[in-house]
Amino acid sequence: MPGRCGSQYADHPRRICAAFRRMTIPRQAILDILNTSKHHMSAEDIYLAVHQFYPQIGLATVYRTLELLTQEGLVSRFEFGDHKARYEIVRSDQTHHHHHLICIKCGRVVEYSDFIDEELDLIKRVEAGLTEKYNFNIKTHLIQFYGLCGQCQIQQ
Amino acid sequence: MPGRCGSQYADHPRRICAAFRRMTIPRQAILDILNTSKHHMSAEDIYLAVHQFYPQIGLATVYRTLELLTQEGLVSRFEFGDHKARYEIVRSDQTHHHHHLICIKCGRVVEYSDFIDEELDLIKRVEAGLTEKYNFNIKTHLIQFYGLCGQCQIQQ
DNA sequence: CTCCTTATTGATAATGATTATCATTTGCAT
DNA sequence: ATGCAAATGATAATCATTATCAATAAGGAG
Ligand SMILES: [Mn+2]
Ligand SMILES: [Mn+2]
Ligand SMILES: [Zn+2]
Ligand SMILES: [Zn+2]
Repeated sequence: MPGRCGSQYADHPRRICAAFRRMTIPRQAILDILNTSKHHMSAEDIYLAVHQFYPQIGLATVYRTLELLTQEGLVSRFEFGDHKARYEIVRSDQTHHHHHLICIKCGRVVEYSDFIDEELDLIKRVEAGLTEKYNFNIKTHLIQFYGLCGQCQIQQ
Repeated sequence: MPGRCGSQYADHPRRICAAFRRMTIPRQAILDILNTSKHHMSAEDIYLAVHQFYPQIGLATVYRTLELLTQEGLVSRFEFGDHKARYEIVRSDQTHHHHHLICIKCGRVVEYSDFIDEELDLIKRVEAGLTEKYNFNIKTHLIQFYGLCGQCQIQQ
């Protein structure tokens, strides 16, 4: 089934090759889970999901793979307030770009992509300005809003 | 020296009273350090700074106090990438509002307030839209840019 | 000022997500 | 098919943060 590195990952074959020198069963399994499951999975969520198909894959490998994918920009790592990183695959399709709205009481996370165009437009301009002034080569940005969700506003 | 709760903290006396039911030496010391020291201190940085004046104050108290101040919005907690929270006092003076630019290689953190007006203007509009659509009562936002600083661009 | 309640503290143990270690396995270029 | 470096899995170690709990002290009532 493998073939050459990343060949079955039509979305990112080249970048997967850059991230991985070798394509292995564990890496394929982890990529599959990331591609098919819901967003915002913790390392352990991913480990458990992978574990159903390949019980021998270890948690350390999950962490190592996520680290590589994050470095390479194929995966985004988020921190929503419980000291536990969450991961989601980055679609090459730019229409999936979104930011997060986080309830500071119950931890609920809402993805929004309303206003995203406006936001990205401003971000692009700010990035250009910051690059010039501070000589930073900017790779990514993080925008999150924090507040109380509807439920948590009611409960005092 | 104490007087009544928060009396000597001209900046936020009312909010400090809301955060603290009792004003104590450790809390005064921690507030003093936050007000006078540089930004982006870790809990341990603050502990060590406080320790020079009051060696008996414990690290747990520093964490507890920072938690309270953060809840009350008097202090902002940031996560810059080394799994270690950083804290900075929130000035009531809005002119100190700033965002952060973080080097993903060496960890350097740059504060910028260029473009801040434009950013805050957009943020305000986005907040209004999100409040309406998702029924969130938004309290704070987080905007960070990640990339390579000048130094780290050179070193390969 | 003294007393009393209870918020707060300091010392310390526990937690838990993440990282390091290392012997073994395996992808894959030759 | 072979050899070697990359990758793995089991497990121990790390370390920032949180929980525990007996002792202390802030500050309101009298
Ligand atoms: Mn998301
Ligand atoms: Mn800052
Ligand atoms: Zn909520
Ligand atoms: Zn750098």
